[in-house]
Amino acid sequence: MSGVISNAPSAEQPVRVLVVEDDEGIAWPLRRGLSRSGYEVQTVASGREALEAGPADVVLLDLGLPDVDGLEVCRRLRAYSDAAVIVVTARGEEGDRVAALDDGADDYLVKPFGLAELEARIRAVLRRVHPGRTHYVVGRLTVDPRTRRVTVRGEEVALTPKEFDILECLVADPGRAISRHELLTRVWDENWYGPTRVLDVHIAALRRKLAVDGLIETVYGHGFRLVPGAEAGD
Amino acid sequence: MSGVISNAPSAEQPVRVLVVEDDEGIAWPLRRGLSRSGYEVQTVASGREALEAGPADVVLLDLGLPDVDGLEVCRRLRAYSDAAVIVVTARGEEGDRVAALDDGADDYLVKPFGLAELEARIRAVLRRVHPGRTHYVVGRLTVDPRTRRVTVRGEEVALTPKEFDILECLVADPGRAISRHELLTRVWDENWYGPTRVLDVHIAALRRKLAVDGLIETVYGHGFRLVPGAEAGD
DNA sequence: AGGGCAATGTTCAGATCCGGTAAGGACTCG
DNA sequence: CGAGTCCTTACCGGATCTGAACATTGCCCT
Repeated sequence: MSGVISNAPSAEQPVRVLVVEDDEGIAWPLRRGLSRSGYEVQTVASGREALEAGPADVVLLDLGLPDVDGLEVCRRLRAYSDAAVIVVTARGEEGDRVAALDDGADDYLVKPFGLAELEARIRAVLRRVHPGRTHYVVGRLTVDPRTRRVTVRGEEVALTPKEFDILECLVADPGRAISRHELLTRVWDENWYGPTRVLDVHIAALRRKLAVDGLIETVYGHGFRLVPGAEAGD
Repeated sequence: MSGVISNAPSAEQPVRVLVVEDDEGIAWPLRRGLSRSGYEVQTVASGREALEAGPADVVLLDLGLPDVDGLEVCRRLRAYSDAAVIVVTARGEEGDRVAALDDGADDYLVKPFGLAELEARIRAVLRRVHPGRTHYVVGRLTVDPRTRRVTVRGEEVALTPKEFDILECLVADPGRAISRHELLTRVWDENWYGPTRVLDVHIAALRRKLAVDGLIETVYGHGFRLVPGAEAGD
């Protein structure tokens, strides 16, 4: 559960999937399967609704819609959204595939298909759409060096620069005992010497702000360690 | 639709395709067809050669290779290259597809397939790998580096050169906390040194002109960040 | 088990750093 | 010459850091 997570749906940043499908017999199992895998699923049954729906990361688009032409939906989505579009349809002629892919679809899947493959294709396109969505996840703590944001139990916690840098050192290698010296040289100056009480002050601030019991452990005589399996008691 | 973005190969920047295929009967027509469409094609017949080949934009990878396992090739390519990988194989079981896609493949095409579809899929993955994006859209803010125009809520906002450059840095990677140093070196001189109040002056001007509450956030002690989900209160 | 000692936790106030803002002057370009 | 742009300086309020003093904890030795 620890380490870098890339593009897997998580509680903090769920991947939003918009299913555009008018056949209940297909939409329902899709919704059910994707939800179980942690995706946040919204289902609509027409092209008009699809274009009015909220923002999504992935759009599963059936081409045989009652109102608007499927390819038209695809083009319009592209005009204002970066969402990945996976066309999911029964029509599998090569001409149809080429037309859809050239109208902005990222992938084209012919029914019937397996849920496992669909999810694998979703992961594949998300790798390209959100290339840098890599942050650290340790239990209910997330640390994103890109945005320099930290959340605990889904809520953002405001950290000062030093606090963030220290936490980043710890979370980059969960469980490893990191020495005081390493922390001081990495967060402060390359060559640090002298009193080190300042580190304890910041560690205390971190513990108070994160408020996760036992998350940051003291390794007596050495340094500190981030505990992957710490509870988040609130 | 904001201009159909064309990733068609051009004479100036030909798209380099690496075909990894040991069956001459397939490799040869592929090479011929892709070359005719303007791609720069290199063909190799083994996994080892594939890993030693020059840089490519797209790799067409047959999984049934004589030496190394195809998926191993895929993983290793991913380790050092951003090239799009399209697996092209005769084995079409769902398990194979999922495995390949999760090992870094961008697409999976089962033989036999048409050249038109292959090229459409190449264009589709290239759209994501080399986003030929002409302008940035973040919420109700648009930034067009080509024309150097900026609009907020549909209305154009006049920015000075420096203001535009700063905004371009921010909008190019929405949400990322960009350090003062990076902004100063990218907008001003490559090696900037000294007081930095000038940056704050321009940031203030940007905030005033864009007039979107919370769009440009200060990351205390670090730099600034453009918030993708900022409201546009008008 | 208990005492000694060093390491760590806590608290807090002063020092320092940082960012927002305003004003003035230099510079460019038409 | 005038408008617009850019840079510098200065000041202020607030956030943050830091060192010190004191309290507590954990280790080790007798």
